[in-house]
Amino acid sequence: MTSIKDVAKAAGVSTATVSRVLANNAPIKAETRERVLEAISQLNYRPNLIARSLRAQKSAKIGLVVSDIRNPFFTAIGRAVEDAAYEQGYSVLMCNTDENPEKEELYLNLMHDENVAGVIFSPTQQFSASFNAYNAKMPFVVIDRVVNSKEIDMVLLDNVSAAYELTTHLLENGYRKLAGLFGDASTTGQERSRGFHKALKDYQLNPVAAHFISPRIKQGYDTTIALLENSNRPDAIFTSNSLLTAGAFQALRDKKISVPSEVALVGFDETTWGELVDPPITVMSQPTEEIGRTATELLFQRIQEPSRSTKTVILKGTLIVKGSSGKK
Amino acid sequence: MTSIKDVAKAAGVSTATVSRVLANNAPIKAETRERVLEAISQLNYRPNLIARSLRAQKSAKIGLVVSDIRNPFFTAIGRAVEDAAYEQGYSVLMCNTDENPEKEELYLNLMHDENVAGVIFSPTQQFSASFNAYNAKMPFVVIDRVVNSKEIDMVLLDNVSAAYELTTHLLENGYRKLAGLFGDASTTGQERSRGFHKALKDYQLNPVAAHFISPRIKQGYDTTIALLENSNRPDAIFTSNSLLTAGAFQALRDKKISVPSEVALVGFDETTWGELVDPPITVMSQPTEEIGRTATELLFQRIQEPSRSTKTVILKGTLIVKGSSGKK
DNA sequence: GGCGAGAGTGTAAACGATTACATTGTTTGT
DNA sequence: ACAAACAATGTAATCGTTTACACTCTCGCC
Repeated sequence: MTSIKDVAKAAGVSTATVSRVLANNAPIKAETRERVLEAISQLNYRPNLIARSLRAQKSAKIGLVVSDIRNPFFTAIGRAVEDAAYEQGYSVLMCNTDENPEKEELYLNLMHDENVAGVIFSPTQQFSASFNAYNAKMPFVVIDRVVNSKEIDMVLLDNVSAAYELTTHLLENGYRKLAGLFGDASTTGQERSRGFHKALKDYQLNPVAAHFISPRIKQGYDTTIALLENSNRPDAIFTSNSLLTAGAFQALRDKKISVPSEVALVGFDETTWGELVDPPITVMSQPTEEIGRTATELLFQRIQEPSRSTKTVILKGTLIVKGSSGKK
Repeated sequence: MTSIKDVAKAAGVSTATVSRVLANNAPIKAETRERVLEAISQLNYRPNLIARSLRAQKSAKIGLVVSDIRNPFFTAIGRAVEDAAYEQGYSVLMCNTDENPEKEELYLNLMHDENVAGVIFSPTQQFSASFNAYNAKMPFVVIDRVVNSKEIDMVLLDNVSAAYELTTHLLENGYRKLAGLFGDASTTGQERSRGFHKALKDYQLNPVAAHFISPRIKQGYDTTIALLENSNRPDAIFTSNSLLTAGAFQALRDKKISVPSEVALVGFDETTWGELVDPPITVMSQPTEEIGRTATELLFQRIQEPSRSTKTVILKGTLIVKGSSGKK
């Protein structure tokens, strides 16, 4: 492996000079710089990031710890974060916790050990407790989910309003017997349920049902089947994330329920499949690109100025109306 | 930051002893070990991985460089790799190249600079040329796509057979006017096209069409629209990856073509949406879990024994018959 | 002509671990 | 009883950088 010593020798200077040429942060005679750069390209030298990171006690990496890499929402976020980080010369380490607090702890420790400059993170609900310990160790930005602390930067969707708007859309289109399926793994589900109930109250209605369940296709399916077999069957189903939407849709199909004439269906997040099925699904779309980019920018701000006062950015979703919620 | 020195001081031993307790690779008096472990947990000490990596000239990280993190096939692979690596105490750095040779080079360099133990990698077609340079620098395992070299471990699908089987399925069900859409970004598309043509030849048929296009939904859509408007319209469409399948499906719907009675559709890879649409899509499913796991195992073998002769593992796909290819 | 400022460079000490080598006891075999 | 082997530990070099400090010139200025 060619090191800075080899370059120094080849250029006839000290390693300090080579380092200074690389960092470009000190006066160097033009001719010396030439020689060093020449040696560098001659030897095909690449600085060792490990050594640099050890010495500088920091690195140009940020961590992205999400709850499920297979969830399209998070891969979209990942892409946005990566692009934004890349522009600043940072690389991204991506990990997923699978909504598992143990893995969460493991990966946050790993991030710390890897000396990352900061972490973008979507915490499980259990996390709030152990949070402060980590927050002290490195810059953090939390996305998608609320952490019960004022001491932290967050990028969130205005979930209550988004759910309110989505629910109101159903009500305006004439649906009256609404059922809600909400994920129980995150704070997101709770907030969306609040918006759901608020909209119903404005219409002086009660929900037919509201269930907090594990955010998996299977749970969405099972719960929907039960709803449909119930004597008081809903005429519209509200789901708080795309996996539940998928499960509900599958159940409606298996039960041969016509959508939306018998039962309408709405959910969150744009997905590939949402507009391919029949009818396409009405969704509240989250601005994934903006969420990822904003989180990255906040993180960089905090890295540069650790004592800056914390900020919470709340973004709006966009209602995308399709066939699954057509006028009754 | 608490370092090994603090632990040594607290336990009244030298740093060497602490290190030996940690590595567990030398005889230590039980009582001393106790004291050291006590000090470690007292101080909440965690070894600095950066320093360890610098000294040892290696690390417990592997890189996973894929062409699109948003492609469900690759996220599934990612998950499998992560699980397998975790079992060995390794962590995974995931990056995506977006089929872009520049990004590919960037990330491979990054992996090298990060001192990863090895890389699992799905190369673009342009990559073969510059390949040997990288192969020399660190252990490699190539997945999904062929690299023109005997000097490398690979985990591949038996693409020709898989495509042959999928095509034969269409032919057995009575379809005769087949069109094929193949991705042009990887070797995979080419191999699948070979299987497609081979099956047709066995039936003494010619394809109605065979297009190599960019593996994006939009291209799949546009090309399918053109096929459907052509005077010699196919009665079945074969797609070589799930993005093209999605595009083709969308086109069939927009053109209000009944599937499969007017035109059948088959593709590769199981996806969430493939079984939610109407009709569900017949696919050749790839064993993603097995691909990821095998690649990881091969990588570890090579890390342990760099001079071992290279191996190519070829896995079989599974035909999953659904409604989109029903008997004519 | 002497002095301060700054340009330009080198020397060597970090960063936090691992490990070759040295050292000191304690067994063990003959 | 003595050499050899080994257990148990410490000392210090090392990995590849960055950077504080020191040094030497060369100016410009009084």
